[in-house]
Amino acid sequence: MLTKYRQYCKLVTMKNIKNYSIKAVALETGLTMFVIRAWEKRYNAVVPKRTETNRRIYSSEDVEKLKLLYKATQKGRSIRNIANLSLEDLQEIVTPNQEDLNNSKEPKAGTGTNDLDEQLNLLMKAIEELDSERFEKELNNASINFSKPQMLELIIIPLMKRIGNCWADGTLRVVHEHMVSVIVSSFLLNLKETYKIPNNAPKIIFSTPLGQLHELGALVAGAAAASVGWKVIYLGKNLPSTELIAASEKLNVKCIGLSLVYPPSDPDLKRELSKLKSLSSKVKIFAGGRSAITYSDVLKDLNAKITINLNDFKRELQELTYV
Amino acid sequence: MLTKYRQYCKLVTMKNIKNYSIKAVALETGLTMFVIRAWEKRYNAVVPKRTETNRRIYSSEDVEKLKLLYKATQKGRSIRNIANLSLEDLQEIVTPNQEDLNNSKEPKAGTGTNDLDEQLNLLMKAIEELDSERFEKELNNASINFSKPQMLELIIIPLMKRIGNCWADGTLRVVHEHMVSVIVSSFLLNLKETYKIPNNAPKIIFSTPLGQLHELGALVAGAAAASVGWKVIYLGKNLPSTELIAASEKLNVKCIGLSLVYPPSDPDLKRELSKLKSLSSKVKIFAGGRSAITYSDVLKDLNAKITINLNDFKRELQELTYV
DNA sequence: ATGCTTTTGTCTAATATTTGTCAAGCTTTT
DNA sequence: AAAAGCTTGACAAATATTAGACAAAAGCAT
Repeated sequence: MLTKYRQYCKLVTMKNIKNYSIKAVALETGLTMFVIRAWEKRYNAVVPKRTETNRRIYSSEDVEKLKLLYKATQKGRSIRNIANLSLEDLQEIVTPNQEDLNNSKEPKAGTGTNDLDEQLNLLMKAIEELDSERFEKELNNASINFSKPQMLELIIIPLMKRIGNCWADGTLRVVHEHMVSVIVSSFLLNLKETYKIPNNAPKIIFSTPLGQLHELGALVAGAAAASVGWKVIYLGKNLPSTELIAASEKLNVKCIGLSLVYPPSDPDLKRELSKLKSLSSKVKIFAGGRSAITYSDVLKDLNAKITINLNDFKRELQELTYV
Repeated sequence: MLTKYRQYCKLVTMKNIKNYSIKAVALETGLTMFVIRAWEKRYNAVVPKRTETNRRIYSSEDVEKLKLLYKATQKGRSIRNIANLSLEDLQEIVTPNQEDLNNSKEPKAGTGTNDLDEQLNLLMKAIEELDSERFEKELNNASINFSKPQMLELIIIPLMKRIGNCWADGTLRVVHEHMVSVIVSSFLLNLKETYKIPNNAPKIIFSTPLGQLHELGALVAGAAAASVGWKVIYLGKNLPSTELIAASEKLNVKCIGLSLVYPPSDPDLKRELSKLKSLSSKVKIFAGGRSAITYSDVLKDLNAKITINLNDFKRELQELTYV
């Protein structure tokens, strides 16, 4: 029993991080530096950390994965299809294991399908089954087939629409949205990071006001803002107006983006929103989300702009950039 | 008087063969004195003691480390990346050894407490200034220097304690916690992913109940659970009990982890918690967080376990793994 | 099979960082 | 006074970074 536990631990325990440079990785794995970089650029096969000066730093796990990928490609697999399999899956490809045969019939994530609808269906299915692991995998998978702006346009936004609908008709519950929210927010945060934002870029805060518990809209808008070169500060959902005001003053932001989804026409929320009047008039407020319209009276008072369409929003931000 | 002290030093030097001058080290290791000094200046690779008059005094351990560093660089590793590794790690780079089981080392002495405090101060400062970009950067930076378990133990948890205190005494506001929450959750999610969790691992859900808006505790506990081999499903904060029940049934989880921070002794929350009675008795509930104690009556009803200490929690999970 | 497209490894150019080396000017040791 | 050590700052060679180009190989539809 104890031994079993120890073995189990061994499996789980992480190796020490040993900070390989790309050269060291090349020597260790036998791959050329070109290939390592190409695999990263094209398929995110292994995405190492970076130093402050942008040098790649690989962990021993990264090295392990690259070794396995190399072996797998030498076995005839094409890198595109195996680039984001897990270590276990790769291990199994490289040293096929009898007892896992029944396993391989499971719906494997990472089977690259080009069909967009299919991709979305897979994602929705993972959500319905609350399978966060698979959801994440599928999301990653999608992100190698699509460029970043495409990911937003073709995957994330349609997905959110579907979720919104399912939520309205009761197919999905609050848990589902929570699960998606956690993962997508992490995903979008990573996405955001990959844009190179100049230091003097204008800043915009995204959040949802007190009582608004749906943050996906704000996250997507944040990613969109980052894609047109704004410095995005995302402050989560359910943020009191007083806090929002404090933050916008502290950070000296140019804009605030609010997502209003549910409930519509809530008097409490109206009161909460009207508190934003004490914001400096220099700060432009954008409101989006499917219920934004129902607050148009308060929003008009705040001189806020209601923007439902993401492309319109991007355009407006671009116009504001140099004002 | 000074002369006398110098004589004393000389005596010690002569007696103790463990003390090397830089020249001796150069001869012994094969490195030039320039390189030895450069490594010290640039990366603190080996920081020797000094005499009263500022001469370097190396110990045999220092010499050992320099030898290892030299060999490692000749193997293609770049000094920048390995300068701060421990002797053990270096040994392993130089003579790769399959059996590195003694890996789960306690916090290494290699990084002085000063260093750590400094790191934490930087992070706290970024938080105070709401500088999410810098906060993220510093976090990443830290994760290069520390292994993943160390990151939890030495950075994230101490950081959370500090934040908790600052929050209590009013130094930090809600926005600050929101900002940290968004970034740390993404970070911990990534961390979680890097553990190799076997497919048949027991599952545990983490969340905070309705009305509980502080999720950092749940996130950290989730990362801890992943580190001992559990499959973690993180469902965000503020989740109604009915949802929690639905999810735990759907996913067939073994445990649920709840974080209770603020407010303490809330009657609404007590009512909410007591709804969990309808959970299958097979599902074990863990409760943590600084207010967990104030709900002990309801929790006892649920047969829940209150765990404040993270290591205790890990241990309990480990015991449950094979039950 | 034949032609077309995609995938994949390789490589170049322009730019930036890392790293070993050393000189200058000062202090300590011999 | 000569020799050796110290710090600071500089320099060039080695290494990395990105973007984009190219051709061989593989896959696919006729």
